[in-house]
Amino acid sequence: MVARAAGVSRATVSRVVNGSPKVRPDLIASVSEAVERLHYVPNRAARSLVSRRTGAIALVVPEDVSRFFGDPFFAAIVQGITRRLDTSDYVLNLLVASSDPEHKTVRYLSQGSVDGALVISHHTGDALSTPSRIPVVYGGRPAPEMEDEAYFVDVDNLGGGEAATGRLIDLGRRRIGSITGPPDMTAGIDRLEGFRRAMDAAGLPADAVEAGDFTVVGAVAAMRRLLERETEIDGLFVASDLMAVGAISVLRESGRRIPEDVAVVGFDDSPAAISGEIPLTTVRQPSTEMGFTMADALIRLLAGEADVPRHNILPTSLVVRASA
Amino acid sequence: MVARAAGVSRATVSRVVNGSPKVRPDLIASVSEAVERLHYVPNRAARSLVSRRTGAIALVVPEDVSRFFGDPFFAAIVQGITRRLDTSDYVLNLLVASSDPEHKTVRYLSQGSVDGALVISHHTGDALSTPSRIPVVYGGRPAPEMEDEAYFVDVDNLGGGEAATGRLIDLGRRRIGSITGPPDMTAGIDRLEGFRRAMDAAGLPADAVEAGDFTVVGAVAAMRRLLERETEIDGLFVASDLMAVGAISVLRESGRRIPEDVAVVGFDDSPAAISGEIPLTTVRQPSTEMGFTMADALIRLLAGEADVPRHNILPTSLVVRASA
DNA sequence: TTGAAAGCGCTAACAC
DNA sequence: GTGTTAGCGCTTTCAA
Repeated sequence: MVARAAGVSRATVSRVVNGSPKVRPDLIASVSEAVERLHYVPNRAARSLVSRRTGAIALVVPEDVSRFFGDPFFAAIVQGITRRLDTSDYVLNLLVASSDPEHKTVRYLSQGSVDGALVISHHTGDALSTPSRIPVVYGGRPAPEMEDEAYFVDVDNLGGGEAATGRLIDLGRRRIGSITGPPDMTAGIDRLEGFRRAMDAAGLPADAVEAGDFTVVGAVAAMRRLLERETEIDGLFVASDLMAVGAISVLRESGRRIPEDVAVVGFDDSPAAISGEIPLTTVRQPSTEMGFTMADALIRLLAGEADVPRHNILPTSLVVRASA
Repeated sequence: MVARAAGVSRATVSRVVNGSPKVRPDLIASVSEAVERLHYVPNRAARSLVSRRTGAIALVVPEDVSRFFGDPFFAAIVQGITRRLDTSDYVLNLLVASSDPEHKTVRYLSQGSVDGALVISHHTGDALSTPSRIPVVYGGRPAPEMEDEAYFVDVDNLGGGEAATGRLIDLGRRRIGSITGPPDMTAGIDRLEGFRRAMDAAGLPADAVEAGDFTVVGAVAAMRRLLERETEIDGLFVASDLMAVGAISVLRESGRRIPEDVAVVGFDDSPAAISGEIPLTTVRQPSTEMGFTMADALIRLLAGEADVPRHNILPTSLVVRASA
C-alpha cells in the first residue's frame, strides 16, 4: 500500500480511512495528507472481500421495463430511491428481473454482490421466488403469502379508492361503476376494495365492475362491456388515469357528458390526468416518497436497526379537478 | 472451498466454473454436480480482487433525474442498455451524477468498482470532468473538446432537423421559423444546424429562430417572442414534441390554424406527439437502439476489441402525421 | 494507540 | 490436464 509513505502501517491507514476513533490526531493528519497527495482510493473488491459488505443495493424491477421506465410513477420511485441513497454510501444496482427463475438476477442476488434489495412488485408473482438471505424491502404490497413477514412500503390504495368513490357518492351519484386493474396486481385489488367499502358504507351495490389492465385499450374494452350491462351509470371510479382517458373517450362516444352525465375519478395523478380535454379528478400518490421510504427502510435494516416497521402505508389524497 | 468435495483441487473447480477448455469431461461433470448440489456461487468480491474485473458497468445520468426518468427517450435508452446487458455477464450500476465534482460518483468511478461507464450527456458540461482510466461510451454527442477522442453514440439530430425542415419546404412554406433547445445541449444545437442547412439549401433565410428549453412553458414563451417578430410565419420546426405542444397552443390562441396557416414539425416522436388534438408530424429517433448500441460498444471495448467505432450516428426518420 | 500477521475466496503462474 | 503455491488489497484480531 503506497500510502505507507505516511510513515505508518497499513493498519493505521485503514483505521484512518475508516474513521476509527482510536488514532492519534497527528497521525490521522499525516495519513490524510498522504492519501490526498497520492490520490489513494481504497479498492472496493478487497474491502468487501474481508468486510463481507459490498456497499451496494439492488433495485429489482419486473421484466417489462418498457412499461416501467416510461411510467411516471416508477420514475418518481427511482428518483426517491436515488435521493435517499445520495446521502448514504450505497450505490444502486439495477436488475431487470426475468420471469425465468434461473435468471442472472437470482444468481446475482445470491452471489453476495449486494447488501440488500429493493424490489418493485406489481404483479403478485413478481416477488422474489428464491428467498435470498439478504434484507429485502418491497415497493407495493407483495403477494398475500409473504405479506406478513415481508418488509414493504406501499401507498394507501385502499384509502384512495375509498376517497375517490366517496367523492362520487358525495356528488349524489348513485349508480357508480368501476374499472379495475388486473386481478393479480395488489394495487388494483386494493383500489377495488376501497371502492367496495365506500359503496357498502353508502348502502350502494358494488357490482358494476369490469377488469382493465392499466392500459388505454384495455380500459376502452372494459368500458364498452360495462356500458352494455349498465346503461344508467352516473359515476365511475377508474383505477388509473391512463385507463380513465380510455373510459372517458368511450363514454363521450356514447353521447354522455363528463361530468354532467357521468362523473369520473381516476387514480395516480399522472400527467395523463391533465393532458386530456377535461382535467381529471384523481387520487394522488406520494411516489417519490415511496422510493425514498423504501431505500430508507433498507438502509436502516442494513444498519442493524431492530425497530424498522415491516409495513409502511403512505397516505394518498384526492385531487379535485373537472371530471368529478 | 466446499466444492472440493468433488475430489479435485480448487484450481480445477475454478477452471470448470470459468469454462476453461482444458479440463477432462468427467471432472467437469463431477465438479458441476458438486457445484449444483452444494449451491456453490463464486464470491464476486474475491473474484474481482484477483481478476481486476468487476463485471459491472456504470450508467451515469445527469442530476435532474426527475426529468430523465420520466422522459420516454431516456426510458427507451435504459431499456436498450438492459436488453444488451441481459445477454452479457455485466450488471448495471445506476449513478446519478451531481454537478459537485467531488461527488460520490467520481470517487466511485475511480474506485475500480466498475469496468466501464455509459454516460448520458445532454448538457455540454455533463461530460465526466475527472478522466477515469476506464472505458467510457457517451450517449449523445459530448462537448466539442472531447468529441474526437471520445466514444459516443448519438442519433442523427442534424439529419433529422434537415428532414423536418425539408418537409416544411416541400409543403411550399417559405417563412419558416424554429424553436430550438438550449444552446448548451448538443442535441438542440445539431437540430438547429439541420434546420439551417435545409433553409440555406432552399435559399431561405434561417433567422426566425428562438431558443426554448425543451419544456412546454419555455416553448410557450419562445413562441410568443417569435410571433412578435414574425407575424407572417407559415412553417415551424420545433426541436421537441413537448415544445411543439406548447408552440401549437400559442399559435392557435393567436387564431392560426394548424397546418393550414402554420405547418408544424416536432422532434422525438414521443407520446406527446399523438396525445394532443392534432397528431404531430415529427422526427423519430431510435432511442432503444441507441441504448443497445452504447452498451454494445462498451462491452466490445471491454473485451479488448480494437475496431470499435468511436462515433456512431443512428439514423432518424420523418413521421408524417397531421400537423405538417 | 499502533504494528505484525493472518486471512477473506478466488485466479493464475508454474510445476508435475 | 491437474495440483501447488502465491498473492490480489484490504480489515482485524492479537501483542506490544
